[in-house]
Amino acid sequence: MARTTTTGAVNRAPRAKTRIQKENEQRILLAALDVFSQNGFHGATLDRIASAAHMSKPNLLYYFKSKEEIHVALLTDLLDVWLAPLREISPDGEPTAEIGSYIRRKLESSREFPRESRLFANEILAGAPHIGGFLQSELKQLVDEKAAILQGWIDDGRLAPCDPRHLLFAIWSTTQHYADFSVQVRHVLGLTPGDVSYYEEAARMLDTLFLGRLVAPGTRG
Amino acid sequence: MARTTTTGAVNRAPRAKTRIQKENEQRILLAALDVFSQNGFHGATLDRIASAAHMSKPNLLYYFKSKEEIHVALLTDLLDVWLAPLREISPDGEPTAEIGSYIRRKLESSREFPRESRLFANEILAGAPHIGGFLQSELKQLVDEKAAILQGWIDDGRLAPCDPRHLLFAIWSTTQHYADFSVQVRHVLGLTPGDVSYYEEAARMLDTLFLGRLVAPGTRG
DNA sequence: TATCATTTTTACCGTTTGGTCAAATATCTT
DNA sequence: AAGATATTTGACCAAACGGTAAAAATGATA
Repeated sequence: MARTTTTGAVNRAPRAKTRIQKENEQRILLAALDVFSQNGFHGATLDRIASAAHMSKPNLLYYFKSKEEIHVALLTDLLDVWLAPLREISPDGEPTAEIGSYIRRKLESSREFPRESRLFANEILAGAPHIGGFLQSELKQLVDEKAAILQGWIDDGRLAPCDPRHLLFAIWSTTQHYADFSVQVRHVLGLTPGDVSYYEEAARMLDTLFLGRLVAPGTRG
Repeated sequence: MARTTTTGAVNRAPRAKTRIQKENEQRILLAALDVFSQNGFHGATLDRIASAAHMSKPNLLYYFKSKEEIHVALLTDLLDVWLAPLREISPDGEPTAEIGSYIRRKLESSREFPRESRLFANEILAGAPHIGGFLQSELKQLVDEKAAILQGWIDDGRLAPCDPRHLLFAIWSTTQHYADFSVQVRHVLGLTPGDVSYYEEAARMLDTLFLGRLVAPGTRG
């Protein structure tokens, strides 16, 4: 006797999500993003997440079986956001325009999703215990694909000879730095805690760095 | 009755450190560096640190009063290492040479002290609860000083117009990335866990990026 | 070797943590 | 309204946690 759901799946298929279920799962994930990104996986406690979600701990565990399940759910959602800017790089565009707009997308991503960025950074710092597989498969594959595009531009003489993967590393690190190390950035610049006004200057800097010539010519080698 | 110590301090001055004390404190700090850098402050436990130091937990707490005291001791030691490469930048050198060797020193620092780098990254990610003061005072002051040097080079037309502080951010982020995100770097490059052979190519990339022209001229604006 | 300070260990404590359970309550469907 | 299902809660638990007390063992010193 196959029990059919609204999604058309058969047998043992999970019930369709109720309104309350969808709402509460979202509430929990939002609260957990706050807590995990501020304190890391181990620094976060279920009590704090539950409290931030205005919910009792047992109720929270009714929606997610464990702390780790919440964490994995957050990371999984994150990965799409993480890959999106990279996917857009097209082999048909001009190198300058493609790289420039990729940098702008990544920087915008840092400004818009600093908590997600810190969550990701925490995971990598800890040795990527949950998303190691993603890094080795999806990410590596996409990087290989896009690196080939960059290599094509190098071969055409439209991009300086360099390892395309390391060029991507440089873009990732410089853009994410403004989210992950924002506290240090603000302290060094003498800004107040919430201030994110440095993103404008950051954009100019990265433009100069990646698209312009930084040091004056003629003094090397 | 002023009790005098070998260091010449008077009254209530702590006894000079014994051989065993010096040895064990070093053992503990070394073990703690491993544990803290891999798991972050909250992920690290006194039991694991003690175990890594081949020592019982109460014995460990005989040398450091609390978990936080160990953490602070590690961070304090770290800060000198962190500032050292920056201090060396001289206003008398050529911009290219000075920036180039600074990058090399920072990159070398990442390769040689990846655990220290990750410890620092963890602390900043957590909002710099222990070294916020350092960032605002010593670091800011040193950055101001060195930024003035870079600004001088810009005014002389020997360096592209840019915010010197953001240039330093770019150097910090790109070089530290290879320590802090080494897991991701290795996964993307398809290397085995311990492999750090990417540092050579990284040095070339950063050389091209900061000292050479990355994209071909003539296609912008 | 006797004495004293230092170091190490054993046993323990209170709290916090992730997680469970059964009962109570609210919501949905008929 | 009634019954079934979904949701919420309070009470609870075992393990892990940071840390303590006091005695035992070791090392230095005279």
